[in-house]
Amino acid sequence: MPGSITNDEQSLIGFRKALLEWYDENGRDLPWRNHEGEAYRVIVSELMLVQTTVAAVIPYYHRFLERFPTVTDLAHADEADVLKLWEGLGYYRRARHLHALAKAVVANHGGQFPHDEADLLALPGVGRYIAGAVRSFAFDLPAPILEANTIRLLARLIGLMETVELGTSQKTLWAEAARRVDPDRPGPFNQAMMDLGATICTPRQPACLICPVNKFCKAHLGGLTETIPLKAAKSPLKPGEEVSVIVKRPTDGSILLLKRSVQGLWADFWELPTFWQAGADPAKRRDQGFEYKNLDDLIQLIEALMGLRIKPLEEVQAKPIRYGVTTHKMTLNVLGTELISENLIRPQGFLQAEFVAPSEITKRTMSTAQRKALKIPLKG
DNA sequence: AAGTCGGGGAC
DNA sequence: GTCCCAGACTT
Repeated sequence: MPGSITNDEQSLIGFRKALLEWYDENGRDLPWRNHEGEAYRVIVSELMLVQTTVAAVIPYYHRFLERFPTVTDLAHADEADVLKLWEGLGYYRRARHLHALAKAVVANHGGQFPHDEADLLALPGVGRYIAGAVRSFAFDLPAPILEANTIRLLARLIGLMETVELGTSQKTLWAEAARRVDPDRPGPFNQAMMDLGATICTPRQPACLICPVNKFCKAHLGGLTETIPLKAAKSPLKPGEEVSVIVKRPTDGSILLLKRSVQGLWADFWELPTFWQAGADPAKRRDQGFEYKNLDDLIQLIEALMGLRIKPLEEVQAKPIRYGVTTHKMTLNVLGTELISENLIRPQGFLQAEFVAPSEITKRTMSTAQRKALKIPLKG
C-alpha cells in the first residue's frame, strides 16, 4: 500500500521529533558549534575531545583557534608550537596527528576538508566516530556517530544486555545509530544524542523523569537504567616494578630531572630518573630504561650513569602511588637520596640532565603522577 | 581482542 | 579512593 508506514517507522519518527524538540530548547552552546561548513573547527574540537571532558577542552580550543585560525595556518606551523598549545591536555599524539592532518588536507585536498568517508578515514587521527562527526556536524550528511555519550544512551534505549565493549555490541550500536539518524537534520540529531547522553542520560542517576525520549527507552521502562550499560570487569592492579629516584641538591633544593627523547612515551618531557627491577615482566615495561638488581646496585648505577655520589635516605615507599593511565596496572615507587657530590652527565638515551628548582616545575614540565610523587604543588 | 595513551572532574 | 570522559591506533 503506497504511503503506509510500519509501527517501527512511526516510532522512529516520534523519537526523532521528541529528541530534536528537546535539543532545540536545551542543547549545549559550545564554541565549536554553529559554524556552518567549518570542518576545521569540528576537527580541532574532536581531536581535543578524544577521551577528554568538554570543560577541560574549552580553554585549549580558544587558544588553539586564536593561534591557528585556519587549516592552512596549522599546516605551516612548527610542530613545537603545536605541542606547546597542547601541553597539559594529555594524549600528545593527538597534537601530532592534528598537525599531520592539516598538512594532508592542504597537500592532498587543496585546503578543503573532504566529504567522503574513506577520504576522511585516511587522515591521521580520524576514525569512524570523527569521520561521522565531520560529515554530520560540518556537512549535514546523514552519517552515524558512536561515542561515550551515545553508547550509553543507545544501550539503554534498546536494553542492551551485553557488555558494550564486545565486538557484537559495537556492531549492534553502530547499526542502531545509523538507523536512527534523522535524514532531514543529521547534524543536529547527532549533537542532540550526545547532549542528551551528557546531561540527562548520565552514567549514574540518569534524569529519566525529565527525559524527552523516556517512553522509547527499554532500560527506563524495565527499571534497568542502573545496570545498563554493562561494563567489562577491570584488570587488577599489579605491584610496581619500577622505581623513580628523587635526588635533591642540598645547596638550593633543586631536583635532578632527565629530559626524555623526542619519541615514544612522554616524548620531550622531563621526568625523575626511573629504574626497572631486574626480571620485571618485559610486557609491563612501557619503554626502555635502566635496570637494577637491588638497592646497592641501584645506587651504583645512578652514580655511574649520572655522575653523582649519593646516599639513600629512605627505602622504597611501602605504599606505592598509582602510576599509569587507563589500565592502571603500574605503580611507581619513589626513593629519596642525599647528594654528596656531583659531576653531572647526561645518561644515554636522554636529551638532557639538569637540577631543576621545584618552583620551575609545572604541568608543562612533567607528568602529574611524578609531580605528585615529589609533593610539589602547582603554582598557577 | 587487548593494550596503550594523561589528566582532570565528579562523587 | 573510584569512575568516567565527543577514540584512535598498534600488536
